[in-house]
Amino acid sequence: MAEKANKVKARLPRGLVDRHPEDIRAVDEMLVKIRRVYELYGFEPVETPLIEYTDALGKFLPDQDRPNEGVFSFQDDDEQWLSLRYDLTAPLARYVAENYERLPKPYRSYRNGWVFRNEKPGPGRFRQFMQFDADTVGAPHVSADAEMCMMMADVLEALGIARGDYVIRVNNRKVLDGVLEAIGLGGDENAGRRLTVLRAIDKLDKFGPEGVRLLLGKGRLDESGDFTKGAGLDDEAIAKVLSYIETGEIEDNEGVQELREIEALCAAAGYDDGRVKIDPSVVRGLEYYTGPVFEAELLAEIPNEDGQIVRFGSVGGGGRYDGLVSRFKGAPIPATGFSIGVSRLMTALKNLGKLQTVETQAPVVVMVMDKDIESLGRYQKMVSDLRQAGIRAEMYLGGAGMKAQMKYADRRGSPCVVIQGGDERANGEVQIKDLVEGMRLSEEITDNTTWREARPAQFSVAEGEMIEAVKRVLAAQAEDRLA
RNA sequence: GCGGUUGUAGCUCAGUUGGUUAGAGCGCAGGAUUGUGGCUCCUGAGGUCGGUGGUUCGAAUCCACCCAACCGUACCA
Repeated sequence: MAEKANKVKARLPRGLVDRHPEDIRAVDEMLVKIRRVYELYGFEPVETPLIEYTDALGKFLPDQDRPNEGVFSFQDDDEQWLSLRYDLTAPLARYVAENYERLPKPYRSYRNGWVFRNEKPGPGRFRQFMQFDADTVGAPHVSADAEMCMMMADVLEALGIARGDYVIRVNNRKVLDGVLEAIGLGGDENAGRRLTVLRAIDKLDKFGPEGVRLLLGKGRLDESGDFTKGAGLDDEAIAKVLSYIETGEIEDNEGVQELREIEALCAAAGYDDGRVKIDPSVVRGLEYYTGPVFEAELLAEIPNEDGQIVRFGSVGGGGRYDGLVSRFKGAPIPATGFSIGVSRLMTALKNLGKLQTVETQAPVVVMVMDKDIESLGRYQKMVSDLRQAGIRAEMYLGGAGMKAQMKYADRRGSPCVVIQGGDERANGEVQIKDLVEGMRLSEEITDNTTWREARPAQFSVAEGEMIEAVKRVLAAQAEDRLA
């Protein structure tokens, strides 16, 4: 035993969570459903490791040989920098580039896994979370992008989100670039201000048009008194940007043309019923997107843990990244894909009450009445027989007496327990106690002696009939649950 | 990163102008009941008062710094 003073404090690092049985089972169910949709669309699974060379992720600080903050990094024994992946797209680009000759083109793949971000955590934002991505590499035409949007809609519906409770919003970076050029922010020298403007546009659903106006101009003071510096545009430029994000109107260019094609393709497949919608305020990702970008947003009113209705926002998104694979290869390789935030989506489904909580039958507990090795062997045999019959079962493995064993079974949520002490053994019988029924009967009994002696919901069967008897109890309980 | 609020038992919280040994409810463990989960009663375990340093005869209480959580904001590949 550790001395009190030397005791190690048990603590979970911030921004990380332990996952409990219900969550694990629920997420597994979600993954199955998402996978089914991707498979249906013809995508193939692939898996890459959690660790990549930092330069493959493209995350070095400018003018430094140290990786960017925001990524968890460490040095190998040959001094090379390694990092935990922060998304699933950069590793895919590395994989495709490395195996380019072997893969069919276009290469269509999906994968899910943990990604890591070394940032300040917040509500619903963790330093480790799960994404589930699908990508098409080697498809230059927007039909690949349109397919992504439609597939994203199908995934949300497969997860039980009703049509109308979500929307896939689509925009095009080329359109935004056109707007920026129109207000004189073209060229490399304006890269910084372009970002500020894009960020401001991205805030439309959060702060509304007035908030965006402030951010495009001098800046905005938030509720805590903190000031956010704006883009410093003049009134004319601000008016142009606001007019664009409110009406979506802009002079024709390549981006507008592409959006029209996506719209037509989605309409042809019937997805123009509100599932997929063009939205000029979608910005998404600032670095590598080169064309269409899309975002899956939940529209349903979702209560949080405190019962307040909150705007949940984006649960997934993606877009075209024509430059990402090319980074590894000389030739340009067009690609598009999207990513679902599984952890976030699970929280939303949970709060919506739409999370399929898989009813897992708790194990039948075989009690240990006698602790000699021969008796233990008999209990072990009973457990084994139950398992052979496909019934979840376990022998009590703790050191406590019968009372505690009953409590244990109760707390586990066991449907019933199997009891065989000396008397039952002598008669070749076992006692089976239905814990659910017993609990119900207990409400009518206030006197403890009666409660103990009446042995409610408990019956005796011959050893050979144990399995059948347990099955009958389980069946009766299942029927009750449905009623 | 910036601004604000909050840190006392596993949980929810009391704790007097700074004053003996820091409390309650719930939960947990044991017993009443050597073989029966509930109810009731009894008993018990569990605390670096978020941390460190300072002021003081004396600090959970006052001061400084740090850490963490929450809210807003920034950033978010």
